[in-house]
Amino acid sequence: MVTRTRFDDSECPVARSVDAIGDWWSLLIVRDAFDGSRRFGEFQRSLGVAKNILTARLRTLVAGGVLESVPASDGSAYREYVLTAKGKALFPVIVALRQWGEQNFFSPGEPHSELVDRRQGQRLRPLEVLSADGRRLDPDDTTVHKLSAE
Amino acid sequence: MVTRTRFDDSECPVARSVDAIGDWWSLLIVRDAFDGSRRFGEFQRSLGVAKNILTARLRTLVAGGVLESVPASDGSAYREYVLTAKGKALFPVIVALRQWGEQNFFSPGEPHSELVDRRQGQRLRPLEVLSADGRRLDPDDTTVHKLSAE
DNA sequence: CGTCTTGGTAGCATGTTGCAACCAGCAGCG
DNA sequence: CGCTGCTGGTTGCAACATGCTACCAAGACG
Repeated sequence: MVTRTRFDDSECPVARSVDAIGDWWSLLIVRDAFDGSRRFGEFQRSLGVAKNILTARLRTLVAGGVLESVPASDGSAYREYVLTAKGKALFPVIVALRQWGEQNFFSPGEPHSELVDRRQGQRLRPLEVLSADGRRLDPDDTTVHKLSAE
Repeated sequence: MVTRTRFDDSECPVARSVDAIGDWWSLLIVRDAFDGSRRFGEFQRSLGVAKNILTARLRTLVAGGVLESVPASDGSAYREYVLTAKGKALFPVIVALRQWGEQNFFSPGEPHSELVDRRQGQRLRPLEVLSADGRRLDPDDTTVHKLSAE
């Protein structure tokens, strides 16, 4: 059983996020959770992942506060896994990955699953990185400010 | 040498993105690339990753079109790894992970590296998921539209 | 040339993944 | 109750990936 941090680059928020999620499977579990999956079996069928791996990932996601294991929902005595507030906050991450994938790995017209606005059924606006005063920023417009102590 | 797709969930853009990046190290390599790293040694020192792993990851990132290996830059005969357009398009993904980490894994006041607007030195605005007509969307406001054929 | 740095490769121990088999606790049914 | 099937796991083992260390070849540099 490991709580060891793999990327001890711990002053970087990206590294901590990556560490908290655990691995790619965990990310896909979170994606499925956004899509409405809640039960062990749903995740398992949707992902095709081995059950022991799924067990371990669900456990670390629960331990990390991303998912929560709640007693029931349809009356049965089984458990369900639902996103916590912290888990829901991963929404922009999933959306960003989705948009990157759509733009780069599908030929125009090739069908793929789409994330749409529930109210209007329309596709989402592409994510934009904005400055504090609302300008659109490219990677080159930003810089990393490393602060150690003080 | 593997081109095998790990997550054959291939109709989902998230799965394809995840597959294209490869693993967490690759993501941190990309993060460092955004921060200005270009040379093998820079990545190696910054990440503390084993050199054979770094070699492999750089190679798959280049093969995947995220990085590009360019001949030089400071006159020496060595190579550098720079982000392609596709790689730069990962910017929102990195920013989203960074913001999630900042909000959830640092106690208030705890120092961490910051990504700032180069012009004004200010922190970025939190990413927002927006509908086509500009409303701010929560996860519950969206739904996944799975299209198979047609 | 001799030496240091850069950018790797090679070999091996160890850790993680994935498959398959097994199993316990409900559920439903007569 | 006893049988059967489904859900949600656990366990063992083989295969693969990771990471460490040592080594190495080709610049750079005087």
